[in-house]
Amino acid sequence: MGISIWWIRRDLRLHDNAALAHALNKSTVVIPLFILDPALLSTPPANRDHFLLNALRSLDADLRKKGSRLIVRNGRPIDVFGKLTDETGADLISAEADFSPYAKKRDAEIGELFPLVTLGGPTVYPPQAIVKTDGTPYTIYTPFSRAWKSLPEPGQPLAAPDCMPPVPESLVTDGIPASKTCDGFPANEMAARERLEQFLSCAVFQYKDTRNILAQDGTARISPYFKFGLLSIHEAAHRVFSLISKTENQAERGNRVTWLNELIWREFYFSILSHFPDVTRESYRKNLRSICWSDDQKALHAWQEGLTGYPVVDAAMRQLKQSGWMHNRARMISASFLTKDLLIDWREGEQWFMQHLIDGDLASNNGGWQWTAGTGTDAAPYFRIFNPILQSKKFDPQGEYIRRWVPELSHVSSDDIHTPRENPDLKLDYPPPIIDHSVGRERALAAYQAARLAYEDQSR
DNA sequence: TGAAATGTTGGGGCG
DNA sequence: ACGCCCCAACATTTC
Repeated sequence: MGISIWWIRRDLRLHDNAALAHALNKSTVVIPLFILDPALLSTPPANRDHFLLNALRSLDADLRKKGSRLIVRNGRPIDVFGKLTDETGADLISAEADFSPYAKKRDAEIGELFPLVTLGGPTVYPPQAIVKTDGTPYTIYTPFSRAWKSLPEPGQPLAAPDCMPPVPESLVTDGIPASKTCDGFPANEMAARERLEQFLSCAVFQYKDTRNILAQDGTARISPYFKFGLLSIHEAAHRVFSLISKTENQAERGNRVTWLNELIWREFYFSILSHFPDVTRESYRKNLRSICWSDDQKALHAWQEGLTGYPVVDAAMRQLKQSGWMHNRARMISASFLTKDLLIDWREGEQWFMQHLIDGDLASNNGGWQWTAGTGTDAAPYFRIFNPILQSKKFDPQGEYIRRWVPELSHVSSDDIHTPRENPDLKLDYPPPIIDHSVGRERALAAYQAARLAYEDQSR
């Protein structure tokens, strides 16, 4: 029995952790290690970095209760392991698998030089497990989800260890940098687990009806916990599966299946990123790669700051900037507005969201943006353009969401709140619409059409 | 996991 | 009673 390093990457939890269980199983000494890898951290720190740092602090506290400690190191993983394996004599590095382009490359390099074992992963099933019979990946969601659901149900989650072997005090050198807290998202494993239970025992019953209502917390608000693995996706899937199989009532069942489908969208985008890593740079659809995007910096800035003159878009963008999170429906509305109404490159939006979302995940974020832009796999058709005013009336009928995030409009009545500028009697400290929707719509249709035609001509 | 434009239908007002 | 028009309501097509 030797010494192992539990290399924590995006599995900041003690429950249902295959990499931790493997390390404990193989070794008498287990060193929990997190590497602050400059390649994965923004300067200045993005909101998700703050969430991560908070979660690390809380993981350290949880580890202390078990008799262990969290070891933190700064630097490139390859350099850190060079020193640390000498220092400790570790003969095993156990880690949760990861499938992002960077993670795959990193782990391949580490695996060449060190005894790295990877297990589990940030998805229920690894991307290579869900492919068509000819071995090629699915690019359409529905058949993907059918294949996903046909796999054996996830089994019982692993328990958290009762206690852990102590870590030599001399290894505790680098500290965890200071970070700000994230409102509404306490960064600890207990909170993550409670949130899942709370949601599955209550809100999920109304999920289908309430998940799109902007002013209501009808969604699980659980994505940051999956992003950093404070909650095991495997355990969550197991919980919802067993609830579905126990549920007789069709409506209740439907609500839970709807939520499960959202988890499968997440799995779908992980699979897409794993099989088509170029989606991070380019539109997936070749015929939409030459769209002539607008480089209107003023418009981009107005969108980022929530000053477009479209109340629902501005509420969404301010929610993002102020709280580090955005309602899913609001993400679609604001993304459609950027890519279609303003005809600004989806990559600008992708980057902005990554900088501000505490749940910012390359796979889901890229997938969502390419879906909205119409450039992705199984994306919304390019001509499906949201009308921000209709979306606003439909999903925030009383304007509660708008008033919450756009205080300048707090005195405006529900009749006027979606289009305040249309009432000339209102005294407003609020900008007029940055663009007329029908004008923006026509411009986007023309630009997308032009790209498609150019592609057809060139490939003929 | 749209929306706009266009087409069709049918009831009612009205000459 | 009848045809005509208007237009809401719904359906289909198109972007």
